[in-house]
Amino acid sequence: MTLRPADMLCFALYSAAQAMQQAYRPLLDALGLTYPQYIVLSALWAAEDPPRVSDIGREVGLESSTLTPLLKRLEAAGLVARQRDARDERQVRIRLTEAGRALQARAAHVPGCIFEKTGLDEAALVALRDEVAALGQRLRAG
Amino acid sequence: MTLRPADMLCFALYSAAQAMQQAYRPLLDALGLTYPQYIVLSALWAAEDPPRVSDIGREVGLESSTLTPLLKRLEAAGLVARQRDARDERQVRIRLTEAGRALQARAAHVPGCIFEKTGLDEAALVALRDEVAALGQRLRAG
DNA sequence: CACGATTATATCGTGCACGATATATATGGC
DNA sequence: GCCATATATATCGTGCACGATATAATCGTG
Repeated sequence: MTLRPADMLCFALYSAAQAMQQAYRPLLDALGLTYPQYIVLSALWAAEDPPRVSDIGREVGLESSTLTPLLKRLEAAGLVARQRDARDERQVRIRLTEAGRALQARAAHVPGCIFEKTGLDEAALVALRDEVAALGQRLRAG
Repeated sequence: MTLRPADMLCFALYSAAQAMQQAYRPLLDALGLTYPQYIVLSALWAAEDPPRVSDIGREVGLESSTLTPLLKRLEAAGLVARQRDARDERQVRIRLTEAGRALQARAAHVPGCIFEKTGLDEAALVALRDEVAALGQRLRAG
């Protein structure tokens, strides 16, 4: 069996995920962020204590080989500080700097702007989000 | 407003799209293909006449700056031939080679394997695909 | 307490993906 | 026919994203 891209669920996801990143681009450009950087910062803004690289990786589904360079760029931008845990020198704790915290306020309008662009109402968005997330779970499990 | 990644529709899409590529990986590794290469080949397998780079780009949503190197890799693998259109030397026609056509048969089991991994029945898959595709359309439009 | 196994992060190589730009060809108005 | 403009593809630089591997620290078992 052979399908056209437009008939495939995988392609719908792939294409919609790219379109979503394009929708974010003008908003994030203004903040000097890429989309993956914004996702990592969102995890940090919500975190209680400074998480380890692996904690962030688990939450956002990225490997250290992706996260380490990304976090170094956030550090170079002055948004986070990376420091080895004194108790276990293998681990690196990621802390927001003042500038990193301040950026949360400057990004506060972003979710609303994106919500608008989806053209969905809140119930439909939540339903779709949960269906898509459940699919992701099943794919990662199986 | 600030949300955790897990609460965001965008993150569900981003994460599910990555999970989908991971689900494809073992199947495509056996064929020596990446996921974007598989999508481009799927478009070529279904095409009537040799499409131009821009035709493929429109169908799969990629720029020439992404497609040109990808097509060169497919050419290096012996799966496609790239040749300038005699009528308009600006355009490049992409034709499947024998090996490229033969690969279609060797990839015929892939959609079924992926369908299994989704854990969805066909009606649910089609419904989700169409919802996600419609969202992608709205995001690209607005 | 010594040493092999495990864990955490980092590095490397390949391949997307895009925006900006370059190059080459074609088109249209004069 | 000539030149400005438009179009098609290609190139370049940056930043993901992963698998494989390296490095360094800790743990467990004897």
